[in-house]
Amino acid sequence: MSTIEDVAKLAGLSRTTVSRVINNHPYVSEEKRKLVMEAMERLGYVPNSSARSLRSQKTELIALFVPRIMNPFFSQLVESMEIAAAEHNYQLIICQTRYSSEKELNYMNLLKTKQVDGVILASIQNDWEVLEPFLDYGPIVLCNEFDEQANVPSVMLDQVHGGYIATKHLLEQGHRRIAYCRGSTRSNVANHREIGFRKALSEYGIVFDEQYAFRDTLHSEDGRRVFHRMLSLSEPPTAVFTGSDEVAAGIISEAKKHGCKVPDHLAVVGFDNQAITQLMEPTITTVHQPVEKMAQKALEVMIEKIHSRTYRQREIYKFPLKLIIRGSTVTNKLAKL
Amino acid sequence: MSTIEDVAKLAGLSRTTVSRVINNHPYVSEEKRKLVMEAMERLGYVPNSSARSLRSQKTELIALFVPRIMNPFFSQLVESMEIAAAEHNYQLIICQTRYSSEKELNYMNLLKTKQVDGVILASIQNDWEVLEPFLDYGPIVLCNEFDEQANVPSVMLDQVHGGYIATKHLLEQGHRRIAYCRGSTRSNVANHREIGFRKALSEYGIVFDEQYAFRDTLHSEDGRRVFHRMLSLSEPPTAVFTGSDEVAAGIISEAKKHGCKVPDHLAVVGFDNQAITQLMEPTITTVHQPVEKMAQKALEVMIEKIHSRTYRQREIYKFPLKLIIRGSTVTNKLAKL
DNA sequence: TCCGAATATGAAAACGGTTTCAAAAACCTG
DNA sequence: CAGGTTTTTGAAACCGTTTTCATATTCGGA
Repeated sequence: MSTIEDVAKLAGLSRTTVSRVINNHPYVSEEKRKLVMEAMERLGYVPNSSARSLRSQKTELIALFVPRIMNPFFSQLVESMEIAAAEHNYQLIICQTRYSSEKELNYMNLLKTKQVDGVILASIQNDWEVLEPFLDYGPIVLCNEFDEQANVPSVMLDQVHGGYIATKHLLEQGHRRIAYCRGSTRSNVANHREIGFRKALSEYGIVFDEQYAFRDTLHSEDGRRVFHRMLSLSEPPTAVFTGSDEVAAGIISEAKKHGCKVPDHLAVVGFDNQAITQLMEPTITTVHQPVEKMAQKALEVMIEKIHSRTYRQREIYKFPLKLIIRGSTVTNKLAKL
Repeated sequence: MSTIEDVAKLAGLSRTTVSRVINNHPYVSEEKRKLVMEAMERLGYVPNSSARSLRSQKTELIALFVPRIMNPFFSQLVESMEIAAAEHNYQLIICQTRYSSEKELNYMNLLKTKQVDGVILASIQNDWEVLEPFLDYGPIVLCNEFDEQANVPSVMLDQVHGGYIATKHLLEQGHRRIAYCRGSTRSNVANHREIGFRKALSEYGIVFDEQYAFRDTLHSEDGRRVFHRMLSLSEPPTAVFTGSDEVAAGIISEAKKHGCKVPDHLAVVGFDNQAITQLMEPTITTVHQPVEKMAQKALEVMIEKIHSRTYRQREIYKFPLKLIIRGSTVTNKLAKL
């Protein structure tokens, strides 16, 4: 394992000059540059990144916090973020909080120990006042998830609008008893969708009915459970808005199993526009989220913060959501394609 | 940002003693240990990990190579691996090769630059002779994917058996014209499954028919395409074995759309036992892979290699696969549950 | 009581780079 | 050609730990 010293010796130059060549600094004569390049080549030299990080105080590593990767929405986010990071010569460290505030807090130490240059939170499990002090050690950027108190950049989607257009679509189809499945209780994303949901209802003069609200629905199994609980109501809903395509798929699957026709007996709207929406029969009406754009933006903002070294600044970058109408809400054959 | 020096000064001791306390070394009196702990507490001291890595020559980071995260099989692998890593106080760096040999080679430099302690390959895009030289810089462990030439530990699944039991099941259901969809052309996992597929066929005296073979099928869209190509054959197959549940789902979705009944007109076997197998109608017969166990084992082996510092040793750890029979191959109502 | 072993502590070297600072050489400009 | 600027180079400091080595103290057994 050769060091910069070995290269310097072989080239008959100083460490400094070798370092200059490595880092493309100006003021190195073409002649010496060549000597250095040759020596590096001959020795198969590669700079040690720990040594680099120690001196230059940067690791080129960014930590990405997600609740769990298996959730297709977060898979997509991680995938997009990794690609964006690679393009900027950063590596991504994955941190699964598994919805646990302790795990999140524990991973936060990556920032304290300077193991990463910054943290991107796509999920928040602690109150902001708990997270805020970590800003002493490096930048935090929120991506998708957000917090009203947070004095940091947030790259997010217009979830209020998302909840609104999905619900309005159901209302326009004539539905009046609409159930609502939301995700994690403490998620602000889910909160905003609920605001949009309520807004649409109120425009139609409908009051939010608590018996139609289901919380902490995350997987297809939750969807199946919700279907049965809906069925057991004295006045079952004729439509349901869900916080994820998986939950929607679970509901549809269970509905079909019990002879309940979708969308005729029960219309279903998903969220995320995952692959499954095109595979289910009927295909699932859903809300498309520009995950890739959001990930790219979050990464850009993060890099900017790393360089500018100003971490405590609230900034909002918001992207729009789009309703995609498919078979689970309309019988129109054309829409099914 | 306080350093170990600050702690030492505040405690009235040397850096050495503080370091001993941090690393739980013996030969520190209880009295001094307390002094150090107090000083660390007071200053909110956390050791700098770059400095640590530089001196101790270990980063506690492991790179995991996958083609892409969105593929549910790899999502699951990453998720399990991250959990296993966290339990051993390691962090995971995600590297998506996107089926590109250059990207893979590029990421391999993480080992050279000592940015990671080891590399786990769940996907291989280069010939082994290209990868082998990197063993000079650290351990490589193969996980799921493998290479006949590789002189390193491989944690894998019995893919030959997987292909065999899935195909045998179709044969037992009376099918004789069985199509075969495999994944990436250069994948040995796919190769082994094909061996198992052929073995089952030959036991029934059937010769492998190239017109029934479809290569590089990865997504549900590929499945849809395959369905149409199968349909256009003079003697369409009555069953199809696929290398992934997504492809199976794509075939089933397209079949249903065109009035082709599954399993009556076409039986379909998937692979991976992903969530979608329970959501499709019919549910999908598939092969369950013990991904979590495999990930845990791979990580354990990796850590063992990091410590033992012997990297060039071929070792095979093989886990069994299990066929799960569902509605896409049998009409029996019971099996559908 | 004496001596070797175990315990306890610190000074200094080492890890492998980058950055600062100083100085030498080359280049202008009037 | 004097004097200033730009280009080129290297010595040494520095980043913040861990490790090595030396030394001092305490302990246990003969």
